[in-house]
Amino acid sequence: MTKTTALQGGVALWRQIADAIRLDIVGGKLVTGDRLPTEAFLAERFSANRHTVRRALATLAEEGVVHAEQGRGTFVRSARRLSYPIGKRTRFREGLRGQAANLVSTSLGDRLENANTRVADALDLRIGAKVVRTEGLSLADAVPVSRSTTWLDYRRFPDFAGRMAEMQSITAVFASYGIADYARASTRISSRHADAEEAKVLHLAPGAIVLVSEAVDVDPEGRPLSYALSRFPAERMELVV
Amino acid sequence: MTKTTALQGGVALWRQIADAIRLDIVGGKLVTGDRLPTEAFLAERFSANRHTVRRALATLAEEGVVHAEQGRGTFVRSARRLSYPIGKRTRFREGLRGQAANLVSTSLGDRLENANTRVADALDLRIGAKVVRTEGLSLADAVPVSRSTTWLDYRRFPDFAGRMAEMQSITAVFASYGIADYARASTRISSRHADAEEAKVLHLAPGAIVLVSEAVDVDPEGRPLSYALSRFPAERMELVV
DNA sequence: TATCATTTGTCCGTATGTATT
DNA sequence: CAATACATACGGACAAATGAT
Repeated sequence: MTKTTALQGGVALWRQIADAIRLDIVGGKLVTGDRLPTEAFLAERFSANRHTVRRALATLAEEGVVHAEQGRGTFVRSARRLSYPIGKRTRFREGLRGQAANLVSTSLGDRLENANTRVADALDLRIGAKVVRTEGLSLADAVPVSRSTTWLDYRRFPDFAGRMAEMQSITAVFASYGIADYARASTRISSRHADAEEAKVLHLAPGAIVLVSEAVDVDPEGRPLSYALSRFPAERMELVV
Repeated sequence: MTKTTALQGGVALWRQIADAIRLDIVGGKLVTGDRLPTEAFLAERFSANRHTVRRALATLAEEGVVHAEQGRGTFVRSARRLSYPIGKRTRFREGLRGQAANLVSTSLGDRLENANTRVADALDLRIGAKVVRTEGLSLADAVPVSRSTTWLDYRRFPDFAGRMAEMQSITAVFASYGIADYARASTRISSRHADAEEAKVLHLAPGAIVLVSEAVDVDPEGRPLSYALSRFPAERMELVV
């Protein structure tokens, strides 16, 4: 049983252990300030060698999740996972207000492109229609919590990108176009591994998991306003319906 | 560049490649019957050796996602991902009807236990109150799509487990207790790697991703009926709000 | 029928990372 | 900080099946 096998499923044992401990932390079984079990105990629990556990703990320490003190033990440093509420009136900034002191949204650039099938379908446009595509990154208390790509009809929102960079809020930009209110028409939620670019800007270890939300917002008349593809680090965010 | 480096971040290259190709498939870029690019092309695309690509393809073939034919190429076998609608009236069987010909829910056992903080909080009971806990597995066309754990107040539903095994439907069991209708009060969605037990019963490769939903259903008076923790294979299911 | 380019399947070996003892 | 065993990743060479010329 406790033989060896090195890898087997393509995921190193030290990473599986790190993921399991992180799950205990973000899942609430361990809260900020708690002392982790001893390395020997964890080695027993995961049927692994203490060296392997140490490798896992070193990774978590690098991520800033735990913190080891010689002679005392290893302690939970940050445990909080943000909850992003999703409903008919879904607003990113309002949803996270109160959970983070500082919420910053930055633009990673934008461009004009022609709508592919998916975008055209979501925005109710012809395939190939001109759309604005903006890439964004949001940070809560300096920690990246969302990497999003948003498409909008260029004819309706020709200067979306410029105004977004200035106002930092979709709600505010819509208001500047005379749209006082908007609603969430649909949200599709899936999950996958972060790709290289996402891992980089979200400060995730390679192989980390992102929650993916595909959302369509509509104006009060029911016309599609925006199609947004958002990626949330699963270890830092959960979605609440 | 194309040096080597074996693993990076604890995730094997062949696994990253498999995940990327699977994403193209479940994401719709490749549909059933499509031929994948040649192994040589994929090796170039991922800056990997052909052997490494072959390892990834072998894994996908084992999962039943692709199918290789000597001399012809490798083809997409199954591309479909089920959509599970979540809303005020969320019903598992109704939600998936039409997407799968055969929907089977089996019980993996049940027991009486004392409510921990989380369960007591969700069901509005005292900590330590007696609750029924049932473990279930659902299959759509013989493919596992959900592994769920459900807690209910023992005083209100003393024989829940027995009736569930017989009726296979939560809605039917509630009806048998005189509850004609119920509604979804809240759903929390998160994501993580499958643990060993989940990987086994859901037929997932180690390291696969599950979407986790924590749901509370309430009766028409707003009293909590059940607290359910469901795990969906991310590669086979998405949640639609 | 025969040949050829293409593509997957199998075998050899070497170097490095992972995990235990 | 060893020594050891296994998994990962690469490189090359050739066999086997396919489809078209």
